[in-house]
Amino acid sequence: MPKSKPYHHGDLRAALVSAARAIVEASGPEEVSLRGVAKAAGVSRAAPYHHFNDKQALLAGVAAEGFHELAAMMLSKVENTDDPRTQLDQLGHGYVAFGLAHPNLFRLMQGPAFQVPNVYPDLDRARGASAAPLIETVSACLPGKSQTDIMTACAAAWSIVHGMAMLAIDGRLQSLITVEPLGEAALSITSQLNLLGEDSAGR
Amino acid sequence: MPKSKPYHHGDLRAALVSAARAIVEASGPEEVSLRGVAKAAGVSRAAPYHHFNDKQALLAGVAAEGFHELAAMMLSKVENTDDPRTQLDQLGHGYVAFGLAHPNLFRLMQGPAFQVPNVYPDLDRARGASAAPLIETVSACLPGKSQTDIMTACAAAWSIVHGMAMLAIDGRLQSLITVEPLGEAALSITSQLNLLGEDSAGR
DNA sequence: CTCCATATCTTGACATTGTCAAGTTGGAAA
DNA sequence: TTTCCAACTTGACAATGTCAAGATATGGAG
Repeated sequence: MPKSKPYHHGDLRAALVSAARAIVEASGPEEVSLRGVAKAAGVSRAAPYHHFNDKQALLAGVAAEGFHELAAMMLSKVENTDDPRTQLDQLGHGYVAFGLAHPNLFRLMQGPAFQVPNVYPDLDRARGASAAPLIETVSACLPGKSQTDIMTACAAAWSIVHGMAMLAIDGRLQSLITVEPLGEAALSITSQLNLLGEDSAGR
Repeated sequence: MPKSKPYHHGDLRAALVSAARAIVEASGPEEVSLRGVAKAAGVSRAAPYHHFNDKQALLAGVAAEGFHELAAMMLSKVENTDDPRTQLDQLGHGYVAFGLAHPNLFRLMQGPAFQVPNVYPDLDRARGASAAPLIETVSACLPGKSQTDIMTACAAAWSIVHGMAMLAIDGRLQSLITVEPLGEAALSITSQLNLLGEDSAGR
């Protein structure tokens, strides 16, 4: 349901999000100024305030768009197999790949301001949609396990791909491993988990 | 080597870092304004520019202090044992505990601007000092392994604790697991790694 | 078709902030 | 004591987020 027909501009709300995203991706979230976005969209300073409560709300719109695309990227990688284990790898792969493909957008999405629930409902939905596949797939990986174990595994899997994405984006893994430049994480979740886990059976 | 004797103020440089850190920890990095820091230190707007090139440099000083304390926190947890495996757990424990104990400071330290090398030498040293124990301990955990394997394990271990710290700080793990409120991560690295790794021997 | 209510957009204005330039001050070295 | 320079101050400016008041056009009511 389109909440309002275009009046003067064609669809200013979308144009503002698009312009803001372009600046985010090109120069990082800090470089976004409401005035700059407005100018890029061809409108005047205060125009955005008729579509967003403030600058944060506009950026939240950009972040929500990012989460939708993150979910799409992850799901697209899962379609090729039915093995939950492989699917989990692919989900993580997609997570890191998205981060490396859109580092500045990813950083914006992970900003602390956008993790607080019940502030931007659209953002909440998009964020939730990007997390749902993980829980489902981990559950499929651990049949018969307790809910606690499953949730713990979710936390571990999410943590490792999240940390890897963040560290890789900032180039902090370069001295340790080589991560393919454009979205190809060199490590899969399970191989990472095995490497340290394989000889610790006695613990 | 104290680079300069105090002139008018007692030791303005330290006072500024301290004041800035207080604001960071209390309200987050975004709330730091040079003018506010200067006022808190009892000096005038432009005074900080005689000790720091710009606002970023001041925040880099705060971040460097944070990395030193992060290293100290991690190392303090390692003194009790000689088992490399346990030490690795404890290092990760310290990493997450520091993040949860100083969330806003930790966020500042992990900001993208402070990961670029050769901009703030003090920061580089502090950051490096906080990373060194990890590499050493992982090496001790995997005797006889190739350098590549060791570095890969470092990346995996770092990724998981970094991701967990970041996610936990933002409260994003709360729906999955319970992390003790003040610095007690509920999960150890190896237990996390084992959980998913234990039944994947065939892969 | 006319007219009005309302969403849309604009201009003017203000406080906050980072930063620089020019001036002051005070301690230390000569 | 005199001189010098680091430490600090005040004045100023541009950029920015945001609000208030006005202008405008669009879609519907009559």
